[in-house]
Amino acid sequence: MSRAGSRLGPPGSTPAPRAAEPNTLPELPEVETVRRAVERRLKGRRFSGGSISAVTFNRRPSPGLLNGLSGLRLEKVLRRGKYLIMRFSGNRVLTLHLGMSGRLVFGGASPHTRLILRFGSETLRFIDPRRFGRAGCALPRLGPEPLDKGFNSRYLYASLRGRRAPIKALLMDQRIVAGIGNIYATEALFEAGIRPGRAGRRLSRWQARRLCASVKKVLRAAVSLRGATLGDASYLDPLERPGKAQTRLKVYGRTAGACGHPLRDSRKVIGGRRSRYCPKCQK
DNA sequence: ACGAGTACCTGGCAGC
DNA sequence: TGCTGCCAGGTACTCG
Repeated sequence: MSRAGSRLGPPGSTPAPRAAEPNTLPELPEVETVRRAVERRLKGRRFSGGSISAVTFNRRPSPGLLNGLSGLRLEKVLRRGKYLIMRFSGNRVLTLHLGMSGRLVFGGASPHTRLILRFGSETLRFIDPRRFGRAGCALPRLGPEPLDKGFNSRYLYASLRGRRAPIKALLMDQRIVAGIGNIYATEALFEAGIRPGRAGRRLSRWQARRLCASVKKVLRAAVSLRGATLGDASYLDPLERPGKAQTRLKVYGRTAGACGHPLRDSRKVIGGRRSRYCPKCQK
């Protein structure tokens, strides 16, 4: 299957790129916003029961996932990359990944509810129409947090050494750095003036330093604006409020960059995804 | 180990 | 208006 096939015909016969409504999906800033909301509302409360719906995630959680949680106190809500970690007394944890369309919502109701967690009078629902989300009790191996000191230009440069894959695919590789997806990889590469298709090993030390700084800058700004919400099937926080970071996006979901130049979609699909960049500003 | 390709899923859209 | 089929995305899998 060639997704690009329909757009590679001769000019004139090529249909205009479909202006698919861009959506913002949960990446680090969105998950962090969810984390704060959940912790604020539920920290210290005791788990009083929950259920996994019959039609659940694409990757079914273990049926016993919630066994033994009843009566345990939610001590902390943590985030690692795009994963949310609910830590209970007795060293029990519940890990959640929102996937593409996953939302955690207080109260409410939805035909796409996959998981319900009750804390006394409070109810937290995991709603996920596309069923790409998941729930478990462990995390995969993940790279450093991009906002931690462990993610620095030296580390990034070393991680890219010898890698022929496009830099954008490497930025979105959760084992290299955790929490970056299509939106913030696109934004960080624009900010750093680097084309998404450039091979990882072709970045200079200076470019790695610039990219590292751009990643931090873009993510910090998005966290402070409580994530990005563009389009309908987009991210909302647990109180179903949109974020404001979309107002700062310079490339993602736009036809002209914040630089004023028309943007281009890379001919090659990177990491299975199409990629947009400014051919004038990104080298 | 690495890189490319693909399955998973469904709302929303273009094109007929 | 209604139908069909494409497309988006993150992760985990396979294959070479």
